[in-house]
Amino acid sequence: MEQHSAQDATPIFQRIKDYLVGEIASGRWKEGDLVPSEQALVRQFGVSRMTVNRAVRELTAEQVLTRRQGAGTFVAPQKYQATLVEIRNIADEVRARGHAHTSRPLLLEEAPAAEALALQFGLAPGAPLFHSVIVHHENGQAIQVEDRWVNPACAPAYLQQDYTRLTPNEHLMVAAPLQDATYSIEALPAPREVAEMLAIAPGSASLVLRRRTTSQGRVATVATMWHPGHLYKFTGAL
Amino acid sequence: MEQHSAQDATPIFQRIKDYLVGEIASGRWKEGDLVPSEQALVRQFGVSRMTVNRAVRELTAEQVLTRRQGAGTFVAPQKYQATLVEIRNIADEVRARGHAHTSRPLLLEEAPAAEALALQFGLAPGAPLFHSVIVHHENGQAIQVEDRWVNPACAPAYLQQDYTRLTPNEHLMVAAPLQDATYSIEALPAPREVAEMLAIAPGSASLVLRRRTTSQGRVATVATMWHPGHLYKFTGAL
DNA sequence: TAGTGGTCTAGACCACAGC
DNA sequence: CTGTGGTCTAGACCACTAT
Repeated sequence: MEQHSAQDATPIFQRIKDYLVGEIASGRWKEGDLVPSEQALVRQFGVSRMTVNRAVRELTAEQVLTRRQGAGTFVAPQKYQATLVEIRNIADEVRARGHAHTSRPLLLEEAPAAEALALQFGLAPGAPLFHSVIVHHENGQAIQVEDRWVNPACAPAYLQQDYTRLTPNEHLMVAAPLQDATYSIEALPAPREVAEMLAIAPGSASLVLRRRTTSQGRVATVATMWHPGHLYKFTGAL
Repeated sequence: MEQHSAQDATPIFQRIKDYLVGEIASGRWKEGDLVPSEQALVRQFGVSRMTVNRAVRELTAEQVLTRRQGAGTFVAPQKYQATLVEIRNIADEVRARGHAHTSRPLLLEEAPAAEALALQFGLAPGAPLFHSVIVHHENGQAIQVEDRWVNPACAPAYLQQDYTRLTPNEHLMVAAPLQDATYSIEALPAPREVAEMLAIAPGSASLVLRRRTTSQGRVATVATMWHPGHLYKFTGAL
């Protein structure tokens, strides 16, 4: 059987994808419209069904199309205008800006879980937790207070790390591989203690990121990160 | 040729994916390790190469593996602990909470672009732009001031919409399909005008989302959204 | 040169939806 | 029932990498 002419390098399945996306982008096919069946595309492009199938399957994975067995393939409903903000390890973030990152661990202890915290971890009140408070600096300027509680069962060596050299995040990524996480971002007046650590005025607007991650079915860590509102922002692109 | 026994519904390619992911999750295969070749997996599972190829290709698309033609397949470098925060149309957000969303358009005008704004749009200073200021309420409580500038070329009918009935977001999704977007999230003291619209104290912490979206290669809209810090937060899960 | 991944074919059997 | 998508086979040719 003849191979497709080799001089134009674009694979056939990619050309079919391009064709389908083009029909949608141009507006000729609208949301919910029925897309030609695999058999129809096989005839249209003169290729095997496996090739067409790959094109359509990948576009389905990419949420461009939806498929219903027995019914057909349809243009997927328009994605809502979503925005994805990435929140990364702060040391990477700072270094990516070409700046110097330094950490100043202020507290590293084992402490019993207060009631609210125990609830978050799904542990009994008073259960032992690891607790750290670390201030992160960018070019010497304090940009984050990281107040973190850790489940000892997930990271037994948490207290033995040198947090001037690596971030809790980096240790936990190895010790307790991320399973899933929930977050919130708020704007709150800086409490006095936090304001002192960030060298800002108490009560001034601060950007607060809370993050709770689970690993192997257990809550691994609950962290609250405070940033000076006038110096820090989360950015992202889609 | 014998089909695989039909009673366990899991497709073969999925079982191969599960196997590969399991080896990595268990730590038996580490970041950068060489993964068995397609031929080896073909022998190990007693299936055809296309089936193995699909499993490995999909895991590559999912960034679990990386492949180098001629060299082999490897365990992908660990993903950094990223967090994705979704930012949605505020009306959908409020309704998803089962609450009532209402909009109060305070301003709807055509106005010349100031210098900074013109720069953002890539237009000449003084070029005409559409401008709207809308306050969004959740159960009657003001939760967002949306200050938006729109490129008339992208949404010529922008000023004719009824923004008590739909959000600018909803109109723009149809008029100027989202191409890409950049964002930032900040914590800032509320300026006096904004504070009045949100019925909060001037200077109190507010959560500010800025969003700039492009459509068909042009900057379509630049929006700044102010939220009362004590009433609003962005949340997400990964 | 041998082994790897990248792609493609021309069939096949099956489950499911709609008529 | 027909047509749809979901999966799988047993080959094939090619480009690339490592030795």
